[in-house]
Amino acid sequence: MQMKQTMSAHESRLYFQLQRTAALLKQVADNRLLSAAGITTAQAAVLNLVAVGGAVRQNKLAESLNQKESAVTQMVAKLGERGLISRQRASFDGRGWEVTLTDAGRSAVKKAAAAFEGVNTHLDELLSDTDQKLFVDMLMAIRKGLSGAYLEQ
Amino acid sequence: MQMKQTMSAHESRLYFQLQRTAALLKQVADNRLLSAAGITTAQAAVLNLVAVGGAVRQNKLAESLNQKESAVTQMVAKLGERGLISRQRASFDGRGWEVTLTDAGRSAVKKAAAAFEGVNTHLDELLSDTDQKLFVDMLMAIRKGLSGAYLEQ
DNA sequence: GGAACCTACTTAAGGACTTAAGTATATTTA
DNA sequence: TAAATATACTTAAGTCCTTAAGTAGGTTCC
Repeated sequence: MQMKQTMSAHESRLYFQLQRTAALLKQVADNRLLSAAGITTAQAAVLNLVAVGGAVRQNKLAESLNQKESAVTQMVAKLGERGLISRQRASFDGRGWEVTLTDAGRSAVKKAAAAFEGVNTHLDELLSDTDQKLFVDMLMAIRKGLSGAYLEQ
Repeated sequence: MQMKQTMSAHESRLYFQLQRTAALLKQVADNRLLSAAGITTAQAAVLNLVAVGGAVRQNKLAESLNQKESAVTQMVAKLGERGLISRQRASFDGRGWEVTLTDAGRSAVKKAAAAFEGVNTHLDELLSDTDQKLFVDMLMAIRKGLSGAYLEQ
C-alpha cells in the first residue's frame, strides 16, 4: 500500500504542529505581557520563581526552568540591568549568588500574572477542562518518553 | 473555595507544559538530525520545502514556515555558505530569488528525513494513532482560536 | 511617463536559548 | 594539608527567531 511517506511537507505533523502552536502561543503571551508588564514570558518565568522561592540560587533557577546555568547568568544579568532583581553572595557558599526581587520586580510580576490570566482564560475557552487535562497528560507522556532518550549520552 | 491561584509555579500548566515539551522534542530532533545529517531541524525544514517545491521564492518559504522574510534571508544565507543551496534571480521579477538544492543539499535532506523517521517512530510508540490525532486536533484548535487574536492589530 | 505606491528582499539590533571552555570557591582524599 | 576533583557561575561564540528601518526593483494611475 505504501502509505508511509518520507519527510514531506506534511509528515511529522505532530512535530511541526507542536512547534508551531508553541511558537504562536509564546508570541501571543509575549505580546500581552510586554504591553501589560513590560516583560516577556521568559523573564516573567524567572521573576515568578524568585517571587515564590525567596532568595534563589541561580543553579536552582536553571534546574526549575530546565535550562543551562549560562542561560540563567544572562537572564539574571539582563533583569538586574532593568532593576527588577538584585543579587547577593550566598551565605555559606562564596561561589553562589542569591537572587531576590526589587520593588520594581515585584510590581512587574504582579502585572505579568494578571496579563497571563488573560491568556489562560482564552485557553480555557478553546479547550474544555477535560480536554486540557487530556492534553497536558499527553504532553507529559511525550516528555517522559523522550527525556533522556538521546540527550544524555 | 478560592481554587484559582494567580501565576504560581504551576499555574498555566498547559502553557509551560506545551513550551517545555516543544523545547525537549526540538532538542531531541536536533540532536538526531545533527549527528545523522549535520543539519538542524530548522535547516531541514527549509531544505525540505525546497526539495519538494523546486525553485522556491524566499517569500514563499517565509509563508510556509510561518516566519518573517528576514528570518529566511538569514537561513538562506547560512545554507548557502554551507553549500546546501544556491540562488538565482527569479525569472520575470528582478527583485526575487529562487532557491534550489545543491547535490550536498539533496544528500542532507535525504539523511535528515531518515533520521526524522526515527523521531516519528519514537513518537508513535508514545502515543497511539488515535491519541496522536486527538492531540493534533487540539493543537490546531488552539492555533485557530489564538491566531489573529492579539498578533495583528 | 513620472509620482506614488507596493513588493521582495536585506541589514542591524536584540531576545532567548545552546555548547564549550574558563574562573573561582568548596570539598575530598591521599 | 596539599593536590585532585567537584561545584557555581561566567564568557564567548553560535543558532534561530523577532521588529524596525532600509534598498531596489515592479505596478498603478492620472
